[in-house]
Amino acid sequence: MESRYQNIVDKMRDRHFRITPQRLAVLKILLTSKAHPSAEHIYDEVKEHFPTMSLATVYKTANLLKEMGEISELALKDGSSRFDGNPHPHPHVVCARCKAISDFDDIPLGSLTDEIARKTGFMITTHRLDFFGLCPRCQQDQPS
Amino acid sequence: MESRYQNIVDKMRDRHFRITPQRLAVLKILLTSKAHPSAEHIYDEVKEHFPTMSLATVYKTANLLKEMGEISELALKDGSSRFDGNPHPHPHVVCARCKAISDFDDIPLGSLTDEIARKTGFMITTHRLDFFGLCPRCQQDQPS
DNA sequence: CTGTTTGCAAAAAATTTGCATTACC
DNA sequence: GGTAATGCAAATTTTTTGCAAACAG
Repeated sequence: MESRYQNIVDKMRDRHFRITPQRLAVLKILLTSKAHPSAEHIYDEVKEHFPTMSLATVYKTANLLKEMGEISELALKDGSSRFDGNPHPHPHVVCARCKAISDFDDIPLGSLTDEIARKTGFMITTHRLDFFGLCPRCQQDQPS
Repeated sequence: MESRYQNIVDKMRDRHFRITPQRLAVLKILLTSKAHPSAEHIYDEVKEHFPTMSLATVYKTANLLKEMGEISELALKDGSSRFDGNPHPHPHVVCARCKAISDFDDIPLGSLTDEIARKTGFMITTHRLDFFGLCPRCQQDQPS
């Protein structure tokens, strides 16, 4: 059984994208992290072991992986985005205070999607289901 | 039976926010439009009948109404936002090509919300359910 | 009148782009 | 060696902020 990491690297090679250490480092973080990291977070983490890394390369790599359908992006209201190594739609829980984002088990919305496609004429390709609130820690903490 | 418009204006007065023609114009568009307008769109529309209007005032008014809980905001992946005169969570259909956004009847997610709160410890206050795809018109049009 | 709101321009914040240098294949 | 990717800095885009002038209460 091949790892998803290897599988994506193979797809990159197939499409004649070059396999650079920067791309591999970004990919590895995206596949490993459960924190739904921001571009800045990925940048900081890669830079630790790869001092020449630039933020632009993080964005370029993330956009490449997004275009390949291997990761997804989650836009927040403050104008920033978070990345998710799982490209398949699944619900999130987002803390309004500390911005922590957790996964939640997939909830099948297939019949709902069909109904919406039928009623609106849209060709639905994906969806987003996110719950917002306060995480357990932020419920205890004093308001900042 | 009082209109929502009047009700919100009354609430603004109660909180000693000043009732300015700019605020009323922005509010009227938000309550009337079904298009989930951007700040820029609201600005253009108000400016037609109110040439001194500024984009900053649109944002200030929208943020005020959001803080009052009378409207909601929908962040898109391109970093921009769209506003919705309906503050209650309800699903949207978003066209990936022309960015049209349509409402869809509310889908009760109460028991799902409870389950997520129980399993994650989050105190859930709201949610977002959006479907992405191509609207009927963009399915016919040639790719741009 | 008093103090809030407006509207301009500048600032901020996030992301993208241009381009010379680097390095993968 | 040829070409695509990196990394810097500048540009872009969206939204916010500071502040003097305007105006609602």
